[in-house]
Amino acid sequence: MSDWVLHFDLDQFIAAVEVGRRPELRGLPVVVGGNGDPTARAVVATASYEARAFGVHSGMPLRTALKRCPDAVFLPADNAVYEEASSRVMAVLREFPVVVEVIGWDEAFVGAHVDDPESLAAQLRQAVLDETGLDSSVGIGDNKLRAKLATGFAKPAGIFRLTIANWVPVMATLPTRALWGIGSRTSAKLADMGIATVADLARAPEPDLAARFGPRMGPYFRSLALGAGDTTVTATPYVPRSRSHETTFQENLTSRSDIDEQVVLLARRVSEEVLAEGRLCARVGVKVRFAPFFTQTRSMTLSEPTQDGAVIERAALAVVDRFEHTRPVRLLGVRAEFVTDVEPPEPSSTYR
DNA sequence: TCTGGGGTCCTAGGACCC
DNA sequence: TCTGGGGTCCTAGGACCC
Repeated sequence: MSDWVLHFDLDQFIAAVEVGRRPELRGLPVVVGGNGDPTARAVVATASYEARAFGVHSGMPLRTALKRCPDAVFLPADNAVYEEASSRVMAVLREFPVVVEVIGWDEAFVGAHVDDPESLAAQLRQAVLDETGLDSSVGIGDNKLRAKLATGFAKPAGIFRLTIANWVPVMATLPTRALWGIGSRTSAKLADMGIATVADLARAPEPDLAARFGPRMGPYFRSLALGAGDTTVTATPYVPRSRSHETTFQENLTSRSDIDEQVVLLARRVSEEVLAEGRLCARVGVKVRFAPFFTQTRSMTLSEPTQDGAVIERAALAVVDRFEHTRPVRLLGVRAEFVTDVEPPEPSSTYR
């Protein structure tokens, strides 16, 4: 028996949940996002495979999706329902003798010590399908990076194994963008350096990469091209570093009083969660997206960490005051950053 | 095309201190 | 006089992911 990392990923998760509760939608192009109004300022959360055939994909403005697929069924996002479905899926995975590390609503790493990872993958897929009606794909790897990338080759509704044994034949000729952690910006910068493929990046001199991308990111990008990755799968619950809320307004805000009012509402939502989670807020940040689409952030370290909503609210208002308000505002956000390191123990007495 | 919301981590410059 | 080096904290922005 050996150690394997599996990456379990639900297929078109949000659209599949919606079709699950409205069977009459099966086989139709379904687009979920915003409040369901395809003319609103919002983007696609998930499109069903039928809608994807029209060129609709996640992150696309709903108005664009409407143009590409006028006959699609547009549905509002219903996060509570997706969270519930996600919990059911993760519970099914945990019934197996494996370690489950949840990394999103619709995906998890599964650590397992088995002889036949394909057999385990098939059992996971079948169990989730039987108990939730949701289809999925599973990537099998010798680390998290390879398992995650393997899932891309497994979809839809399949299983694929990517390890050191087939890394080069599978990955070498693909663009660097195919790697998990290299997006469009980095791949463009790499292309400027004459690095187009995964193989190019694997043999790029590390000093050149470090000079261009920094002492950590440079070597990290090269390690991705070699297929190196973390092998630890942990069930330890994740401790959030921050909590935030933001809103894009359907009509831009122009008056300062409207802006302050909305900042207060966002700060209160954030404060309630800080309190509910029993965390201490050390820093408050505000994000402003000015028209047409220009984003700035400002933030402030508090004089001392707090759970006091009034303090967080006042800080957010003080921070929003530091922007140059010369343009209409299309988005506002408020973020609370938590105290990160472990609190030192309280001294039993104080000496001076 | 006219661009959500919720997160994480890294980088770089300046302040400040010794 | 016009010049050091290291360390840490704060802040803003960039990039990425789901």
